[in-house]
Amino acid sequence: MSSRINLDALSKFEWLIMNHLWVNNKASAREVMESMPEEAQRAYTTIQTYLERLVDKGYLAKEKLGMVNFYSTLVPREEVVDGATNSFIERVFQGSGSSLAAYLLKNKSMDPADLQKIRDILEKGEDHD
Amino acid sequence: MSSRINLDALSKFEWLIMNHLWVNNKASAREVMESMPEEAQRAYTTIQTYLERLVDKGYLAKEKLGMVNFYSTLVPREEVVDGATNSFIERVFQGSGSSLAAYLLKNKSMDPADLQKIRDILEKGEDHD
DNA sequence: GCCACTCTCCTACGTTTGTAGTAAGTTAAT
DNA sequence: ATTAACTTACTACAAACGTAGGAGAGTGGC
Repeated sequence: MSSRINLDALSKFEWLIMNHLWVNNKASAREVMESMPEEAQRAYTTIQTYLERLVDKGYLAKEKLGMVNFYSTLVPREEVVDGATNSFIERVFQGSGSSLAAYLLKNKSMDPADLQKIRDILEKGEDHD
Repeated sequence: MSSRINLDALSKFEWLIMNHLWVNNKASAREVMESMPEEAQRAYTTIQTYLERLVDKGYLAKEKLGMVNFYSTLVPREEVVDGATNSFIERVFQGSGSSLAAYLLKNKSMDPADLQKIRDILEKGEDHD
């Protein structure tokens, strides 16, 4: 547990940005902007604003190289995913992770490979990549 | 698909309220208020505000009996859970429901009964309670 | 030297969310 | 009738979120 600032919830757009940064660590606003999918195209300064807010929230570090700011993640993705998942389970599935798991298996169709992966996890109790 | 208004996302508190209404359909503001868990105690008028907003958003119907308003759900829980889950999977697990399922099985400990239920779903492909 | 770019920093503004106060009407009890 | 308790309808206000414009500084040509 790393008791950062708050690690509350990220908004949809913030997730888009963070997801990019977790993969391509250290990116400029322009790079982030260009990585955004079609439906998420926004003004350059809008991206800047999101980035700044993520810095304020403690999710990103900002480093100026020359005249340009580069951003990189400060919080590991796993940690944020975990927090978000717990919070989601709490509100939507009354705190029962197994309900969510059951729900997914029943309602979200998965291809055989995925199903096999899941069976493996169940059998080996804990491991695989 | 019932193309209601928007069925976007509910906030944490809105979920608490809706969860109560989905179980105890038709409840007054006071009843909803009293059903809130310790940490979610709020002023009576705060509950009223949430309820009104949920009516505006199309999630609840309001019916006045005598002097008191009673609220009841307009959207089935499954539908909202589904929307919220899809949206969550989209942002956090890049659209892969199976990733989320795998994540849950690996990281959220479940008791044997839950695990068995999940195995059953996997085996029978679709059924159980 | 000046122009066109491109950045950063700062400001702004509408909407949604969280939270609640207040005025005015209803009712039960005295 | 008066009042205490409760309700609704309306208003409010701060923080967060979504979105972006403008001013001013650095730089690469020409």
